[in-house]
Amino acid sequence: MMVMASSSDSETFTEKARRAQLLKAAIDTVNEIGYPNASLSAIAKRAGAAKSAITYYFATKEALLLQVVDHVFTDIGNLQVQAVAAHDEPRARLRAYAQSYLDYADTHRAEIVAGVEILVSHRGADGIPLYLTTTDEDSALLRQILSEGMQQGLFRTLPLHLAVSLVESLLDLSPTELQRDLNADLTELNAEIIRIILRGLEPSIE
Amino acid sequence: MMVMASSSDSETFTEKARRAQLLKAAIDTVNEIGYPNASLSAIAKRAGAAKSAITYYFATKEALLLQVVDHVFTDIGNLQVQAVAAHDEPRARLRAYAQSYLDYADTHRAEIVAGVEILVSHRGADGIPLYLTTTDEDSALLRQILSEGMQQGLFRTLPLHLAVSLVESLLDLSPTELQRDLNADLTELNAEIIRIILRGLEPSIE
DNA sequence: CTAATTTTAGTCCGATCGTACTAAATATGG
DNA sequence: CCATATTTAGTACGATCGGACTAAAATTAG
Repeated sequence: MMVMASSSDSETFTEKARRAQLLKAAIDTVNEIGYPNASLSAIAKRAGAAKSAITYYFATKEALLLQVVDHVFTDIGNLQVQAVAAHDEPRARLRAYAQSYLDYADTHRAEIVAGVEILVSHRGADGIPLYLTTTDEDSALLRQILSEGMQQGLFRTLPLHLAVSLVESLLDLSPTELQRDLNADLTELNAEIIRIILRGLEPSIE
Repeated sequence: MMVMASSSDSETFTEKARRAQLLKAAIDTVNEIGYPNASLSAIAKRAGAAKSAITYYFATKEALLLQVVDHVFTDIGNLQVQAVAAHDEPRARLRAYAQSYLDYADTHRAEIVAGVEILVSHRGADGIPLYLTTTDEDSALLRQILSEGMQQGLFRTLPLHLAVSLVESLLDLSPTELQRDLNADLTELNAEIIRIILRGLEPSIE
């Protein structure tokens, strides 16, 4: 049980370090053997800890994996908000949105691969896929950029949910490539992804 | 044990029907509860058969799932070869290539979702992802279309493997949408996918 | 109709799953 | 330093996994 607030510093330190270590072990395990094979035992072994260490800090295995997803996409979302805010023009904002995502993928390879794989593969007890529980809030920034660009005639007009899907799926190309080869060079690929996104949204020639 | 060839008709009939039934049960199970949860018991229950029926017709669970992948992508490949052969011009050939894939996705929803999910999620005993064992032969047709188009100046020049990845990932958008909602209307989406593919490969304006 | 073969359902097996539990070890606070 | 709380490793448990096995049922061939 937690003690008084004054002593929470040290235990918070220990607890945070342990949680981070276990999160990292989960990420590395999913990367190496894949989500379906990432058992508690495998994760614990990689962390150099006992299985009970995981259940002590995380209520269930599911909670641990969802924490990975939350951690990864919260980080990305923050980077995107910051990057987009530096621009006014919709095309520049969209470019910043995509670039920050692809930069994160390039610099946090294990995280993005594990995050995407868990997000795609995990299903709740009811069998409902995890990504179905995604809220509209998650894509709010992208939708705002796209709809603003369409209103200004900078992007061609197409159903917003389609534009969102197209952009997101093109961005996921980078994590997919990393899934094949964690050491892949993403330079050219990321540049092409951005090029295709912007080109695909250009207004039609009249 | 198999008897002489003259009688192989009837037993081949029974065996083929059973195999098809089990393949369909595997596909439906992966669709409903996802690859990680698709156990032999779950597949057998859905087929209305005993577990042993599966191991009788398929050496292992893995063999059954690989058979699903093989069946789906062999079918698609045949459709694509046929569709592409009807055209000479690279852009028309690329359009036919994409259209036949998307048509298959639209008309064989459970198959494409299960095929893609198994292909992406399955790992061999050594932990090696299934799609890493993909041969160059699988994308030979697409690469031929793209390189021919580039030579003729109809597509802009970019590394072939990048162009292949971009096209394939855009085509996978349709199965991904079906994974979210098996009853989704793909009409608009599929049209946009083809539009983005062709637009993204247009030569740059000089 | 009978003998041989194919196919079936059901049982059993060792292994591993996620997690609950226990008790020792460690760290903390007064 | 002692009492208290936190964290640890290790064990145990019921459930389920993929697969081996068996014997009855169904089908086929002569």
